[in-house]
Amino acid sequence: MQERYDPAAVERAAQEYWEQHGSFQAREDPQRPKYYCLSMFPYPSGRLHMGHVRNYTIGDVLARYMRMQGYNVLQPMGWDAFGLPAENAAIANGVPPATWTRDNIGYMRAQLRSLGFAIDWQREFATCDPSYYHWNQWLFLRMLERGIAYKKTGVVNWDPVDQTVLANEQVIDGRGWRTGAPVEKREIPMYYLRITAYAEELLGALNELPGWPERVRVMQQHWIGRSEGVELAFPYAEDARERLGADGVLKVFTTRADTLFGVTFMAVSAEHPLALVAASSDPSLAAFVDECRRGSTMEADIATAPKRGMRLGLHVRHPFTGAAIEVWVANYVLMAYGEGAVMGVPAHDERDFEFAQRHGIAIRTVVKSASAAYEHVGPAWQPSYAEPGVLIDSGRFSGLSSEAAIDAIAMAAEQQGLGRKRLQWRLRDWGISRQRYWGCPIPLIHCQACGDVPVPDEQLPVVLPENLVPDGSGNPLARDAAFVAVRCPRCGQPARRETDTMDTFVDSSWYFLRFASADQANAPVDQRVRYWMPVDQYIGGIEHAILHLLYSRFWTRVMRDLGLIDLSEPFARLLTQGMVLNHIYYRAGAQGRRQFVNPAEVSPRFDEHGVRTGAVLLGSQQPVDYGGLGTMSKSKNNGVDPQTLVDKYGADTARLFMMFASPPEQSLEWSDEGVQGQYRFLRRLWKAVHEHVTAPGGGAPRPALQSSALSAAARDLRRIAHQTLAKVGADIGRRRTFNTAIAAVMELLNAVGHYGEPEPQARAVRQEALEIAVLALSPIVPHVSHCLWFALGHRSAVIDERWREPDPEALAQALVELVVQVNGKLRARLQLPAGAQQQLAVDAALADPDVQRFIAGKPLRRAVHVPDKLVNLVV
RNA sequence: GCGGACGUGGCGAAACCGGUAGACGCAGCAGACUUAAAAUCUGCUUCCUUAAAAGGGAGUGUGGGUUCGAGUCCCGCCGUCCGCACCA
Repeated sequence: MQERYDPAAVERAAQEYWEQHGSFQAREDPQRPKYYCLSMFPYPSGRLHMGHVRNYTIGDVLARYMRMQGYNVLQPMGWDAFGLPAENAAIANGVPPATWTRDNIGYMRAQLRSLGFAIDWQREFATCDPSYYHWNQWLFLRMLERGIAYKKTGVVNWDPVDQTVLANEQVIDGRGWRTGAPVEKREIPMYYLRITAYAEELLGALNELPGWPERVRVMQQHWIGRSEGVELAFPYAEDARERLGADGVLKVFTTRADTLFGVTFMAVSAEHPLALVAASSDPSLAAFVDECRRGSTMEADIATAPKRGMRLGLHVRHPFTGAAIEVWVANYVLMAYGEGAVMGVPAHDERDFEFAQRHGIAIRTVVKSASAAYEHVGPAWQPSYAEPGVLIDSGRFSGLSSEAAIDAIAMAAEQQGLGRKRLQWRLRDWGISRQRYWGCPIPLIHCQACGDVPVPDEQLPVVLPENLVPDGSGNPLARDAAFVAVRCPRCGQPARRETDTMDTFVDSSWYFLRFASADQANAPVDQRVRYWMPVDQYIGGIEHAILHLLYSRFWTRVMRDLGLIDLSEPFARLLTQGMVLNHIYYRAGAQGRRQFVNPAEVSPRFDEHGVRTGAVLLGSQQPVDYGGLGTMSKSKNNGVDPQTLVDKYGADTARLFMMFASPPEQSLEWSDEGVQGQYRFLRRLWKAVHEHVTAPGGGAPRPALQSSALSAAARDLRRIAHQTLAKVGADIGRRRTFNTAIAAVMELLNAVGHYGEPEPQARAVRQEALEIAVLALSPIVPHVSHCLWFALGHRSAVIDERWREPDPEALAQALVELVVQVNGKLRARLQLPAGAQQQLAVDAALADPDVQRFIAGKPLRRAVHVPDKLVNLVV
């Protein structure tokens, strides 16, 4: 055994062993329980970042631990390889996205291997492989057949300079992020997936996901957004009938039908047909409608914008009283929710109140608080009353509670054919068309005679040409004659291939299923998914709480309904890991713009309390300002390249630091000193084993332990070792608190260091303690554990070792420490035999001189005894 | 605005079911080794009181409450972070 810990040599040796023995290959084995451990696959952006290292280390620790528990573990890896950054890199460097992407995959794969993750690389694939996206296309066509996929014209962000659609995130202050050109809203035909058909199921099943974090479930619940309410129809008055047709009605959706008699205006969205008709003959109205439609896309702005509006010059009639009600167009009404129109009840809705105030519209109170705390909306400054209560001034419904009134009004409206109860969802159908090159082609052909014709299955996949280089203007696919020109599969005439590609979220919506049968060439999945699915533990960033995780739940159900699989929920347990943070330093640059300085280039400065105040540049000693902690990012220049960490300290130190610095769900603060501390620990562990095996007699075979004849110190060390085993098992397996698991092993190693008994069995006791330390750490620092395990005299690798159960005999304690409190304050500690009865414990406590001092002769009123733990004497 | 989470030493954190607050690590201080430094090892390290020790007191954002006992449970307030954001 080497005397010095040499991470590079250790890691090379361990990785070679795993490689030669095919240690990570997962094979279906119905005789053994399976464990599918999956970390979200990466986008091949170039190099791994710390977030990746954290994500994959968490997964790897769990995978290796469960393997030691006897599970047949699958931990695969793939690449979310389609997407915009590849196109941007292509524009910048003139390289085809395919080349850039595959180069990045090669580099990042090597990085993942160097970190020693127990990944079954035989199942690897990238979503840009035709053998994968073939099945995106095939599944899309099945959805089209069933009406789950459909075509509709929808509104998108359009950059007029680049001639392309922009994602919402690429629109900054209403302008394209690359061109700076004002973004237009365009109506473009797109393909949609009917996720709303699954809304009820997706919502209800959230309750059956106890292994998911509460907050992710709450976020999805809110996103799906189920509302129970009433759809009401307001018949057109004469002016509207003249312009729009005799039998027309204005429909609205409301959750507060009980406030129907408080309606004093109607408001429609700027995209509502009524607004468009009215605007067609009124230039000022047309200008307003246009302004609203072009309005800011920033969500926060929308919420705080003043409630503006204009009269349409049209009226509708109240369904019950027949009174004429003026129709307005208002900027706060959303076309995409409900009917794109609302009934305005200023007395009982904050937004309607604000609007009415601004435009001098009447406010009519029709609900009062049942507790009579609220009487009346009188003066203009009084806010609206939005709570349920008892109806007043509401015709035959007066006196009813809000709840009863909603039912009664819905029923009455239904009898007149002017309404019904219904559900409204916030969730919208998922538009998957992207006017982008680097994505999965949508398998359709547009024929003048036959219309939109699906590509026949036997012609799949529609292969994306990989040699195109986008130049930033539009989709190069659309200009690629070889791709576009095609014959109609139905009539054989020249036709045009669809050049839109699929949203990359499609690619990631079922990749976890494909891992179970990655080599299946004739179907998207096969019988093997029955064995591996569901994913037992999924690990990834909270940023995917809604989109990716909701789409995957939807897609899994679609595949279920297509008869391909027989499960609904893909991820049994979900762990959302926290962000990786680092300090931010900057200098004031030109025009007050901050120039961010990488923390590696500065030496921090602290005040007398040790609080970080700033720093100086390493070379020039010039001062830089401190900007607090923030997520590692390019823009703040506070990233740390994992590769430099691995090169300097090795993969095990990188893994150990990531797991030790904080529990996995919390954010993790980067610390160079912390990394060194973990490196120090591994060196100490190495040294402890080295000293043990090179000590006199250390070369002998592994010593056997006779537990019957041990000194007190030896029994203490044994107890600590077995307690550590129990604690680490619970912390990794149940609590997922890797930081406390590591701390426990550190305590054990400290105890080994302090154990210096010269007794005959010392070597056996120390051997056992070190074995437990190495075994317990092996999921976290697998390389160093691999070598130390052999060094401790084992002939088989630690990776194939089973987790050990703590020895009850070692855990048993003859004497326990009992804490004595007087009036709840700690006053003494006693050594008592384990299992002492209350009487014995209290008597012992009362006999203690320290305790007597605090009782000071006062009568004992009560004694609380917690066996083997504590006595509290109340005087 | 609505919803959720959180608030513990100089710092990251621990305390799992209401029972010893601060495990473990970082930083710091002292000592050993060394010509010296680094590395390593040993010890100390919440605050106040004290020359020091012993001893005592205080202490988990803040004010109350429940309890023999509260970092943990309940109520109010302050603050931080995250998510959603005109969803009728």
